[in-house]
Amino acid sequence: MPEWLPALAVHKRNFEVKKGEQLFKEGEAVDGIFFVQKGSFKIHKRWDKDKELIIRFARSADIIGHMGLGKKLLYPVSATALEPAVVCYLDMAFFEATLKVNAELAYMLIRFLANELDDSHRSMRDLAHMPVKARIAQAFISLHQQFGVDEQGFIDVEISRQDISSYAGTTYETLFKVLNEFAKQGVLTLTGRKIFITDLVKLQGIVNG
Amino acid sequence: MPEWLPALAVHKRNFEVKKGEQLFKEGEAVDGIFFVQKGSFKIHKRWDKDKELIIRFARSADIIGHMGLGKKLLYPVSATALEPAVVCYLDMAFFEATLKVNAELAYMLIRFLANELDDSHRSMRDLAHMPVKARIAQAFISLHQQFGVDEQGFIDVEISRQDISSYAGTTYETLFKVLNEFAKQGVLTLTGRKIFITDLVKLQGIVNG
DNA sequence: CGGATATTTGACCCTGCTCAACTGGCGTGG
DNA sequence: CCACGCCAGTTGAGCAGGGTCAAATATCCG
Repeated sequence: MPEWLPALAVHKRNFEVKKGEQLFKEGEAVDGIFFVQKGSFKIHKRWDKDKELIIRFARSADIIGHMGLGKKLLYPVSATALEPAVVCYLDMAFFEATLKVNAELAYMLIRFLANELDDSHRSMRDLAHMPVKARIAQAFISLHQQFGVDEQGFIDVEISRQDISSYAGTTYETLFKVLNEFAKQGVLTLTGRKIFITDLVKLQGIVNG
Repeated sequence: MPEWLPALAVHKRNFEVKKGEQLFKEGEAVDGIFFVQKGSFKIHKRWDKDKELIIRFARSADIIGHMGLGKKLLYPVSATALEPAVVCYLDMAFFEATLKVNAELAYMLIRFLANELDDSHRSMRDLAHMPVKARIAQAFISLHQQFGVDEQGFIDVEISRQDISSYAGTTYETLFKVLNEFAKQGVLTLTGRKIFITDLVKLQGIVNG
């Protein structure tokens, strides 16, 4: 939401976040809201010791920490940098005060939240009804849409297999087996942390069963 | 959100909805937003011919159709009355215009949407990681919280088993088997369309594994 | 009363998770 | 320089949760 920034420019405070660093952790007290200027984050929710679900990703111009606007005084999710990032921080009290006064800003936030909710509902349905292979295919399509590709055609994000599996709602091992299958079918290849989609149409076909 | 109504009272238009009737269907053009005055609804998303996921329920004072505020011009979900209901309808254009002007109203909607999003994220995680038995237990706890109980201690809603299973993200048949188990353990009984929770603590225990 | 539609149960089996073994670097120290 | 251990990545075997299908039973209605 880059268009929001001008209205808030006076009060913004930028700072850097190192790769792997957490902007905030699930369960921490809410104290502010963030806008990504540079880099990317995963927004995730813990299940047990070594299991989580990645809810979404955030990149330049995206907002992070809006969940702090709800009833809860604690963040219900964590935000972790996937790569070195720069964010702009706003004190929550100030942001809320601004919202109450600036209806145009509030209206933009409403549209943003409605879209987030829509995505979230779709994910719920997919987690309930889609087989794993289709969910994994969908995860790659989603990454492709969100991050686009670089000059060489790789999806423009570096992401671990662990994270991909958490995003698709499955295990590391299952991701592997499906990944080999995809490679063999000439649909996509994952070398290191770089994803190359060979056949987007076929990938889409896998999603649709 | 009953406190919203005064501000909008001039333009509201009430009407009745019969049991089983759909306020709107997934894929239909968005034309307005609704506030439940009486009765209850399920908000659901279709998967295939005979499979859906119930996203949430709505009852007195709840808002329905806010998803129409997003990018999309079509409702991404359906809303179906579980019992005879009365809703208040607002033309979407008017509602949006009001939002842009009335920051206090907009702020309340933001808080509402943030809470919805939080619930939705929690559901995503649960669908991904919870075993079915725990999800079903959670579904009953959730119904209990939302609808409360009547004088006789039954959860104050009439709901089909089909709908319960769609809410828990499982099948009709699996719901049955788990239900028998619950009854045998003296946790809850489901007679007809009436749910009676015998042991809420034990039910909570099942959720936590 | 008969057919249709909803419940209930049982048998089966497949997806995908768990666990553990195997591989291949890579750093460390002998 | 090689041997050893260690960790991440990779693969396979085994198994069980839970979905599918169909049969058996009950309920509803014309």
